[in-house]
Amino acid sequence: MKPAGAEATATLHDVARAAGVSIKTVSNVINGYQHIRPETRGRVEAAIELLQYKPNRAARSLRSGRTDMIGLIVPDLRNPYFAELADDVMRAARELGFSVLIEQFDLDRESELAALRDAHLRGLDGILHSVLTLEPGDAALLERVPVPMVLLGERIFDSSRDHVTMRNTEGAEAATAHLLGIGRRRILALGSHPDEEVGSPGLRLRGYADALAKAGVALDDALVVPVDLWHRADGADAMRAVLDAGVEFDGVVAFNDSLALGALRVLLERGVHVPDDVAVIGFDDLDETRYSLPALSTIAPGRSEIARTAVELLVARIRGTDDGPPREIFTGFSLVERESTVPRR
Amino acid sequence: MKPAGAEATATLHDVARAAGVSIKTVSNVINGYQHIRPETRGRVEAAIELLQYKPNRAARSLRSGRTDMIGLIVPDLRNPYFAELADDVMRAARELGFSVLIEQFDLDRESELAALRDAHLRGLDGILHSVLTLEPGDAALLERVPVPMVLLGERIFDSSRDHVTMRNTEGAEAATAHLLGIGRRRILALGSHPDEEVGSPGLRLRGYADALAKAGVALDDALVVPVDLWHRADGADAMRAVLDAGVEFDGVVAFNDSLALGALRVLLERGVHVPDDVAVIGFDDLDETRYSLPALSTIAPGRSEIARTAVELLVARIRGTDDGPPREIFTGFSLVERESTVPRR
DNA sequence: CTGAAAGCGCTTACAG
DNA sequence: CTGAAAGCGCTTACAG
Repeated sequence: MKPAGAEATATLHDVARAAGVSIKTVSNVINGYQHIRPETRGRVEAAIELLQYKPNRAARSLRSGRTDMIGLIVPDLRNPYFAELADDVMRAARELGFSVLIEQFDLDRESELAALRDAHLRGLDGILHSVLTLEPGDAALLERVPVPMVLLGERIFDSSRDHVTMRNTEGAEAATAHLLGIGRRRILALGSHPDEEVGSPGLRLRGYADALAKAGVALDDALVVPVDLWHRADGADAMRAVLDAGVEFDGVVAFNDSLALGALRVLLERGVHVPDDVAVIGFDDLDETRYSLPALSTIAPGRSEIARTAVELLVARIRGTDDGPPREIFTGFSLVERESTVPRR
Repeated sequence: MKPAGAEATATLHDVARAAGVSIKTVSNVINGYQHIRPETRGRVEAAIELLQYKPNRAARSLRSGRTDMIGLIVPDLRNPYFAELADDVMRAARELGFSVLIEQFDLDRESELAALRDAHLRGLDGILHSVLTLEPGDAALLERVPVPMVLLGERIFDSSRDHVTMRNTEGAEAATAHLLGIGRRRILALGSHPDEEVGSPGLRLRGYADALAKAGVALDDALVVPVDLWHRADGADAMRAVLDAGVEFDGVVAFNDSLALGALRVLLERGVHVPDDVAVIGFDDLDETRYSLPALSTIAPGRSEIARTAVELLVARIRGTDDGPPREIFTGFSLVERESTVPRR
């Protein structure tokens, strides 16, 4: 029995018969092989058009071992950072002829490992994985993934895998130095993860500390505010707690934009003027930061550059045009100055 | 030559040999066929585990004609509405054993048509298409798509395709009635598309007009504000223009949340108090509306219900468990009352 | 420049 | 309950 829906579909054989050539010749035309007589090519193309022939992807994949599909493993798309990243990845992939299969995971470790485990069962040519909870001990697991893989996000361990990330420490340092530069001295670091040094919270905290040290400002532990999840509600809650505790501060370096936006909301609610009383800077350059009140200054991590670089590297691995040792690529960042750090007085 | 990467991969034959059975029996075990002797099943499972056998998806697809993959065609994921929809669709699909291949299109017609044309070339079992610019004249094109398809979004034409949508007109009517209920009489309708009646702008404008009519309030054309794109910046621009023109109003029904959030920003910037001076309500219930200042009242379209309903219908079409006539399903909505419509005075 | 043929790894009637 | 065999629609050495 033919599979359902296959009744009307023309195959390579049908085209070959209609054009009076062998299926090899049809295949050559489809795949852009050079040395074909123009007249033959014309006959084949006419037959393809006539029969509305579309190559069967499953057959092509089975034979060639390739699917022209890459996986993107990310935490949930409700988080605008990852939605924007997914957009950038899909655009970059499309230019290189690849589709993107997105696999979400929840914020726990188990779910991230499960996504990784499942992904390569889906018949993908390669995987982009935006690392969240993986730890140094997981390096062995990563090496077992049987397809090319590029890790996105923080350099959380030495692994034999390719890695594309931004300079987190330098970014946080620049953000902090920016606030110091407009005269702020009691700057909150919003979003630390105590005891976690390898991920972006630890790297960004280090940048914060570095900037203070260079400016000769002592680090006050009361100003380092741990926030577990980096969603807007968490930033709002943390800011409320800080204000209720009576902590004095005149600046905020939030470790991502969502935290900053949540904090911003609470500051306005409590009548604290931003940026005059408290200057606020975030991290990520979400589309949305341009439209908050006030518009949020932030560190732009070059997300589309990260996406493009990562996709190009992955495709080079898939095609075998790059078989060098694992690469670790750092992308540039920039400080975007908006209203939240430009005091009027 | 074997395809690259296939060297170490065990096949059905390897498993069958290791378990001392035929490949048919292995296939039966994998696909959960009932009548297998427990002992045989045990031997096969042990061999699968031993050889780390993973079924080859391309081969399975080629033979069965199914890919267990559905396509989701949406405008860009930078728009939080579609990012949240994609999240919901992926969760619903996963529960039914399907992966989701997302295809974005830009906001123009050509791009939407191209996405639709390409999607079914990707070897998908079915397609969810979130309609944006398609017109009644495109019905014929839609009918030519050779796989099951469910349309999401507005009922913009009668087609022979399945359709899942919310009650746009009733939603906008409820939003408008809510503002009338708190005593507002000069209510802006933000986001109309003049001369376009079949899409959500037209349906929502009708709901606005219906509510006014029921309350005996005359519709003032000066209060109907056309906005082409429904992004935050467009809402901000439109609100600035309205204020600059000196239009008097005490309420805003924005046709989506992004427009509302952009308008909100400008109102606050200009010192207009929300909700005391102007009450604002949006449409979509984006995650973000809970955290704006003030928190935004909105119409919740039941996005996860839409996603689940659409995925279930599509899967029923794919599996042939539903071969009835095209369905048109309307999902429920609810009005979420937050700070932007609860005046303090 | 083109053809005939093998085979990618499965699922599925068909037999027994 | 299990086996032997055909065949899904391509791509790719191999020949000529």
